[in-house]
Amino acid sequence: MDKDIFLTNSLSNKKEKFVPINEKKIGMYVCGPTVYDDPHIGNARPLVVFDILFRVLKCRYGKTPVTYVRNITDVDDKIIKSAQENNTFISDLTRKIIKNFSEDCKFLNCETPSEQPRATDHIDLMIKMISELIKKDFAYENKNHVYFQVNKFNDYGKLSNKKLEDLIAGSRVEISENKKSPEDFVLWKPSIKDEPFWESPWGKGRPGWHLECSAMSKKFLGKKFDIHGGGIDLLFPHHENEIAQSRCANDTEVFANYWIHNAFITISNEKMAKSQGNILKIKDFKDKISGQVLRFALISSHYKQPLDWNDKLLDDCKNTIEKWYTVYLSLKTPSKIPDDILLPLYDDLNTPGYIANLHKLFDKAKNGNDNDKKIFISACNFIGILKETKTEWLNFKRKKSLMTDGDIFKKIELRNKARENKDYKEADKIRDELSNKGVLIEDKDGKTSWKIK
RNA sequence: GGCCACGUGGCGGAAUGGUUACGCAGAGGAUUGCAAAUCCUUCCAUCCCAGUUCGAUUCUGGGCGUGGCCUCCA
Repeated sequence: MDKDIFLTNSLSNKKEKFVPINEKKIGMYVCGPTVYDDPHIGNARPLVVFDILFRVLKCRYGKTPVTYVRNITDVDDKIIKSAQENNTFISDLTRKIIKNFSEDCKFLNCETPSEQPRATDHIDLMIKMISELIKKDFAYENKNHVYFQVNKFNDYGKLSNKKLEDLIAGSRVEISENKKSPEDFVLWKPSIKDEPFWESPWGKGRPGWHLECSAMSKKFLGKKFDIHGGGIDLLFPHHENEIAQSRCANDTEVFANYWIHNAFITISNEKMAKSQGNILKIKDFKDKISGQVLRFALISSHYKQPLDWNDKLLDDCKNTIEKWYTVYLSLKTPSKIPDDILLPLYDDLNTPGYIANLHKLFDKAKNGNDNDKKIFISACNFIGILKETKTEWLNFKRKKSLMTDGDIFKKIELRNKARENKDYKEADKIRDELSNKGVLIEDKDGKTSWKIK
């Protein structure tokens, strides 16, 4: 569909029409994981949200022009700390978490980004960028540290709508004797003891947190690109600092044109945080629930709204998908999704609006012909739902059952004999028994069928 | 303290200057030995106050409330 796409841009805090720099070369950079711990459902939200934006962009501009870069930050204080706590080598930790991360992405039906660069593969580019910043007098060295001097960059605070005075007045910024000013942030710092290090003009050390995104976005997307995304918490200071570094190093007026931020997930209305002890990891769901249910739950509210995670949400999502599978048929080629159905996604990724349209398509498919069904399935597939076959879906549920098919069959036979003898008490007893084991009985048109709850 | 977002029926959740989606739950009915499933029908909402307007839930201002960011965080 070639209608306009609209996105809420954090730079203006308004919904804007998306106008790419070059329609034939669209660039999107999304902040990926810092690999110090297994991904949780909070991490899953941007994964799914930007996966859908990736699909929408490809739908509008074609597959080849869209480049989606999602970095992996594999050098960071949190990683060092986590490795120490777990008594493991940093490389073993990051390797393991990266593997888990990529499995979780698959579980959530996310498409693979065009590029997934790692910070540790790009230290040379970061060093180059720091040198550039020092040369241009935006950064200074002091005692093997290099800092970005924030007050040299006039547009600092524009993205997060913060005034420099307020930041300093709040004085919650890290004070350090090495800094000229408390709001300055570190570009390079020395490594002590057995911390990982790289050789640099400022001694053995490692890069500051924000630098990898500046260096790697430049490598893969250029000095200027279209979309930069991530969780709302990254707005400040991470993205603000990225803008400062990149624009000063690259002599540009623009870093990314559109900044997209997704809101947080809460657990039963409480913030999900380690201190609350309510972190839900993605892998904890794997045995219980299909990835597409998780995915569906994650897009059940608009990405700018906080999303509350609870059992009812998952139940509702599971039941909806269960219902939708009743009209499932496998597709050789996807059908064209009608423009008016697709429209909500073009309007700032309105996934709940799109889901409402799916319900309407379902109603049509239910009473309609194969073509209606194909359109419905295609529309589901577009957002990564109903990708697994009906058999796969049923098998997943089957695995959770405590009974074998033979056992169930025998019980049903017994029950039907009891029903023939009008011994309904016995029949109902057997039905309850099965129900307690997760097997649901349905008598329809004189036949008895069963399914896993 | 500074900045920002949000407040829609029992719940979740869109949209909109005039008739307020969609899902779940509820009610009634069909069906059933009873259920389940399915189908049909149906009830229920825009935080408060003022302003603009022929008309506001939607725009503006004020109030109240909730949440977020300002420090690691998706």
